[in-house]
Amino acid sequence: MNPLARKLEHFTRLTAADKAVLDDLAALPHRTYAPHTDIVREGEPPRVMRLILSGWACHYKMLEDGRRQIVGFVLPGDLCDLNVPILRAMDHALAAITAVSLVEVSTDTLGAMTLNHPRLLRGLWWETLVREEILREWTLNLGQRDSLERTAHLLCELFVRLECVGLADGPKCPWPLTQTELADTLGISTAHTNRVLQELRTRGLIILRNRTLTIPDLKALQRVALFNPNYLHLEREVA
Amino acid sequence: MNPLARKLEHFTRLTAADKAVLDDLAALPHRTYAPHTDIVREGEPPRVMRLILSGWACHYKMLEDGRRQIVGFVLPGDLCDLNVPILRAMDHALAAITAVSLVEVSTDTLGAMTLNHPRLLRGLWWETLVREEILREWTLNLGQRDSLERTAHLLCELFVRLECVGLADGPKCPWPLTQTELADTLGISTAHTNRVLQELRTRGLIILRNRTLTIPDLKALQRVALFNPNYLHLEREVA
DNA sequence: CGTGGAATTGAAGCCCTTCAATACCTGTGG
DNA sequence: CCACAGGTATTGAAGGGCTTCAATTCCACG
Repeated sequence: MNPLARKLEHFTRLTAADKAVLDDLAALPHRTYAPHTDIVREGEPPRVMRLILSGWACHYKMLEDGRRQIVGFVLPGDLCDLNVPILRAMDHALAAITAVSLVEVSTDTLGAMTLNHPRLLRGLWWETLVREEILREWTLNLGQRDSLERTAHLLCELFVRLECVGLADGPKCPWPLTQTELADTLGISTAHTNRVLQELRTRGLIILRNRTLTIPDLKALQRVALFNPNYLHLEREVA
Repeated sequence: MNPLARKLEHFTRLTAADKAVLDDLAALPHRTYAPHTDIVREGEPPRVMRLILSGWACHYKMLEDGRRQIVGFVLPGDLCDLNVPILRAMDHALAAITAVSLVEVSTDTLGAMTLNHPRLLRGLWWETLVREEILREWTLNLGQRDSLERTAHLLCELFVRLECVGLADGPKCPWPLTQTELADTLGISTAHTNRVLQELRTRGLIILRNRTLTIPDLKALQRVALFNPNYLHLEREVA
């Protein structure tokens, strides 16, 4: 199933017509990107929005001296930069982590598609609000949690988000991130990232091998991370 | 002038009718809050959006063990939580820093007010996008900048934002934040916050006294902070 | 089987924390 | 008008979490 439809179902019940619209969206011409290539660069004028169909991407920002911070992960079913064409220039870049397949959507197209589908429109708002809330949680993560908690928290978040779009397999999920990418997300050095992962392994909280993450006891990992899934607003499921 | 109108003018030119609508908005019944009190608590169902008319407020999140992170400052002219009533529960709190005066706006009211004012609607989208971008910049700030750069960056951001709504007076602006609040924003201890401020003072980059911040040479402070104002998207002014 | 990126590890050191003590400041009541 | 009180700011000393840098091992892939 269309990963966006799957995700929105966590928030609201979609009609068959709603789903048909989302399928039309996913049927637009696909674009593909090789791993570790830029999809959009900082400073470019934003032309379109993008719906990720498969693969992992990330938003990142850089300082003049080369320091890099990943400011968000974009997974299948995620819609990047809703309404961002309002702005003159992108102030963050979008890069493929794995091979990525996506469709480009113009503001007009999306407007026409949601015109008679208020539930979809609300769903897109929900998506935007959740993305913003994830950023707030990341701020909390970087500002207050130590490196072990912080790393555990990121693992929890990505696992739950993958589960939402059907990309987890029991306690397992794909894990394409290198330790360098992880370090650029967590605001710590690669050396320390490595040591933190060792610690999580030693404690039996994760198994990370062959680009696959296994979390034997999600609750335990969440406890270490002080992870509370409320900020992802999956209420319909929880309720 | 209405601080929201003043801010939106940085993005687009408003018609007299647009401004009249914003004045109607600001003429709704005011609510006031004492300094250091909560306006909304985490977990509450969000009822309304809020437009700040005067005073400073902040969004914050807490960990179970009491660690607190401020995740955003809300200044006069800022509209909090656009469309957030879509969600079931607030996942961050809103607190007054100084005495705050605001108006509450329901989704319906705002919808009716912007119905025949597409430019206003675009303006509100712009506001939302800028707020999200500020969060990304904070993520970069916490993840990559050291404590001196980070502190300098926050001072630059708040000064520029205050200037946008006419609350700066030449190189001066009000500065109601305690060092504890600054520390909770910057993710460093209060002791270190104090030392960093001393360092900025010693270097002649700031004068901070009597709850007033003076930045004798904004360009110099921006250089220390690696501050690039692009993320605030004040293009119309810059162009 | 060789090659280059990715992961791992060690040692030395610094940035920032912690904790505690002291000074300052602002408003309030005597 | 002063003294007191409580929050806020400042400072010192000791220590720890994380960085830096370099060396080494691992591993996927051509």
